Amino acid sequence: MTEPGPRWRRRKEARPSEMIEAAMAVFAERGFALAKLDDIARLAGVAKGSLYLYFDTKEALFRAVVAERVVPAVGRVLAAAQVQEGPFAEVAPRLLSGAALALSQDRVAAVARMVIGEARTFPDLARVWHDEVVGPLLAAVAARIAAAQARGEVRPGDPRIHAFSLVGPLLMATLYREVFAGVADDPPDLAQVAQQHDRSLLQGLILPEGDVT
Amino acid sequence: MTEPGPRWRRRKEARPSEMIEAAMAVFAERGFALAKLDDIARLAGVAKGSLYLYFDTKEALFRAVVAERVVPAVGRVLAAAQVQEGPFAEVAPRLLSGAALALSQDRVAAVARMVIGEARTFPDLARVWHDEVVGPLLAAVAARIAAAQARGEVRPGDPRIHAFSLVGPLLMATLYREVFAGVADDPPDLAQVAQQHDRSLLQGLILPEGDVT
DNA sequence: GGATTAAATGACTTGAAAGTCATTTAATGA
DNA sequence: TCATTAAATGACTTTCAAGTCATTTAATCC
Repeated sequence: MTEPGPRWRRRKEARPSEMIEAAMAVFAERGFALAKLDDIARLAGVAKGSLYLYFDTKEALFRAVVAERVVPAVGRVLAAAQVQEGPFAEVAPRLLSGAALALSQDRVAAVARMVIGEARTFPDLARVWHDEVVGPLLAAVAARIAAAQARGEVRPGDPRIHAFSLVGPLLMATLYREVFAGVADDPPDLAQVAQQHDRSLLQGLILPEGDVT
Repeated sequence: MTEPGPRWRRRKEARPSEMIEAAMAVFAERGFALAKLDDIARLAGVAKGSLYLYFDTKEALFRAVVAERVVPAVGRVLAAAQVQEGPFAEVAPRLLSGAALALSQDRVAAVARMVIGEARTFPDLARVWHDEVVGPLLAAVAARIAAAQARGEVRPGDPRIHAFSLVGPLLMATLYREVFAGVADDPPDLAQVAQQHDRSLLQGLILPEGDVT
């Protein structure tokens, strides 16, 4: 019944990251357009007005989410990919299972779904996502593929399209899980998709006549 | 300056499909949440109130778009896929290039992007899309793959995951084009992705030692 | 041609959420 | 301890779009 402490505290340093955390959760759940700042504020434990002390607009808040949470997460995957050495047949599965893991964690998949949905209405968003996330990732994968081609390990062809061949199915499975959560009864397991696709793509889906591998 | 004809005409039969056409354009452009019924009405050449003579809510209008425009388009691809006979190595490329064509046409890709973005906030939407579009498509492709496996043409493994392997890269390329239109300078060509991926997946990305194919 | 029907209109109501700001109050420091 | 600063509040204003409905008028039918 009594109020033991002060009604609120001044925490200039801690607020922004708490707000970003809350915003990420609400954006991921509802999408940008339908996310309510009141909900974000409540989740962050502040009043709506306080959000405006740190972020000018709803869009600025979203940009902060991408910059502070998504870009670093992608950066970690990227860094891991850069380090990968050895023959492509060994690098590819590690890349794929690493990506599968990254997509399972955090809310990266949910934010990705959101960006896909709202990129057209918020072009700035699309640019950030392209420049900071998708572009570097694709470039890194394509570079590995090109190197493997130069060594004669990988079939000729546009390395960027080969990169699509490699990661496309994983993206599809991720989006399937995101979009049809609660609708489809049998969501694909990302790790299983990564593993089976790796084998299919690298070795070929078609079996040589009479082969029983 | 003068008004030659009547201010409007009664066209009970023609209105719904015109409204659906306009709605598809606006939804594809702006996404569901940000699409304005005023804009849809203007594009359809009617007043906003007239929309409500034929559709109860904005969501009902979207459902009509899916039912009248998207499902038939998908149905045509499906029908083509059902007919496909012969060895899998011949069926697959036709399936892929057919899908590439379908995804290029109309605004199917834009609507797909929209559904991905807003499925979580409009669960009914996700269910329709799953039951009417993605489910049947995946099932048809998986069935062909399973048949090929039974004939010993295709590597063992979950046929649904093989279906992801087959069409995932095409979906990725499509979404890339949709999301980064106007941002990326080098959108992937769907037909090229379909062709190169088909060859890579079926024959294998890794070259046998000393092979120069 | 006049009466009747219902397609179509568009001004209006309603509700919701982004953004504002005068006020409150926790923290600081002289 | 008390004056000062600025973090935080939350009621308020503003804006915008979905949905309504009394009115208008094109079409139909006797």
